[in-house]
Amino acid sequence: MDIQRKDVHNSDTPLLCQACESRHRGVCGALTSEQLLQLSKHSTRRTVEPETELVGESLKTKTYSNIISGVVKLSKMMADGRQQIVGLQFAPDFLGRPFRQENGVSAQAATEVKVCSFPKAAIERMIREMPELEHKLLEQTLTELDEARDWMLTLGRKTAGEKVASFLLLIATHAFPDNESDTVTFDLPMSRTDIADFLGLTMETVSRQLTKLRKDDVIRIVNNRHVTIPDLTRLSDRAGF
Amino acid sequence: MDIQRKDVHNSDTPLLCQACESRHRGVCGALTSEQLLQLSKHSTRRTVEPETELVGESLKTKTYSNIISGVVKLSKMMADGRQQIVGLQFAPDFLGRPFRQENGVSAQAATEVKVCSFPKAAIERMIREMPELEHKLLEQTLTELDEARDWMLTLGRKTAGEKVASFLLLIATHAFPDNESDTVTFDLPMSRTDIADFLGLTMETVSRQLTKLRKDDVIRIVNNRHVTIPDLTRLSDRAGF
DNA sequence: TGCTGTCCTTGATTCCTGTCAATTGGCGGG
DNA sequence: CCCGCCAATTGACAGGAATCAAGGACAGCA
Repeated sequence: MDIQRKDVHNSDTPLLCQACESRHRGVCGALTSEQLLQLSKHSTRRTVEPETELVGESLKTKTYSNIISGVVKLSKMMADGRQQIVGLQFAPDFLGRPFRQENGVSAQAATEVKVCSFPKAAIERMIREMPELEHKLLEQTLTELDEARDWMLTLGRKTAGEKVASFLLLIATHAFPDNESDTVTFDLPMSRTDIADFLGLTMETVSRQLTKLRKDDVIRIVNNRHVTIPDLTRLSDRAGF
Repeated sequence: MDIQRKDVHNSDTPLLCQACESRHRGVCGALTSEQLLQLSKHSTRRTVEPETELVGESLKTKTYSNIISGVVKLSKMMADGRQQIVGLQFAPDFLGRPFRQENGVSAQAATEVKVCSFPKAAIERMIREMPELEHKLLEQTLTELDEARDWMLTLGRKTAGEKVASFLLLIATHAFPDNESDTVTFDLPMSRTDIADFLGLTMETVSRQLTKLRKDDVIRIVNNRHVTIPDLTRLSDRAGF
């Protein structure tokens, strides 16, 4: 995937980026030291608390960001308050909707999140100059589209039990993309209410389905958040695959 | 719709493309006469019947296509036969998943469809050579992602009545993107079963909701397919906006 | 004209999930 | 240590959509 770069110790690489966990991941992987330097002059790094609004639904956000760590939820809301989470983003995803001011989606930190933000103008100029950068963006966007369509099947056709199992499976695979064994342990990145909003269910139904999975020993939960999956295959069966 | 162009009589423009309704729309709009000529040597145009499979779910399709006219449905199916339509595509959309063999989505003609197909290799080479082409693709992909997320809200949070109204609104706006008046008339591009698969409902529920909308005079239907919407605003209200 | 098949509508009933409400459990503050 | 707060669980009940079943509408065709 990522090609090994010689410039890790290159003194041209900005200090900020030298120490960055995402230096060679995500869109930054497409940039040379020189370009990074240019971009880093205007970039700011910060850590935000859960529930922090990173991109407003209608307010014009003037920056794009890279997610360094943590989970970000993308959500939509109806006039009467009904809410739907339409996507989760993990490091090193790129955050923001290029070429458009509004997209009707708001982004909030689900967990504690580290981001590196750039002014829109700077990125958009670099996109025009760097086909490689645009290619990376296209790749990410296509992946997000694939994931969105997978989730549409879950939302439209799966039962509550299958939905909850699908969610756990999604987190398990994204938290440990290249897990060898069948057993996985992780912390849920969000509350029951958030999970419900992601699955198109109510909090109560999510809770009941988690209890059912727990009683059937498909999962184990301690402290409401810490989940262990002893056998991914059995969970996968419950998800409708 | 189509702007008059000076190069219609350009002898460099391939004959096939000169007569093409999409010459200046979709991805072809990014190409020069010369590039069109190169591409057209390997392109084939055809008209297919409803239900024709254009892209198989797992079978490796070796071509990309442009939709010249008609409606294409993208769908996913579960092992037990449950089906979900995850997107509709209209002219002049680009059809196919770049940079990947399988994407788990199959594409079938919903109506009679005219397509212009190219070998994958040809397109992928041109993408590498033409940043402008990749930009067009990124724009379309971003739009599809926006639409997919809009639909996730519909699937996850709307009632059956709101879903059916949302569907009618979607077709109305895509059939006549720049309609001035409030009244619209069109033919539904698909059967009740397909609509149900798009909305995550059963055929029966779709039928009942259409009847309800008809009784409330929000819509009129003749011959099961021909729909008139006297007042788009009232339909919009029923869709949950 | 009647037959047959397909698509759609309508009706009766079931059941899954939502709604409303009470209880539990963890955690921090006074 | 008790209290209050919040998130999650659990229970009772209601309602909306699915399911099962029957009945129309219409086209193609002999």
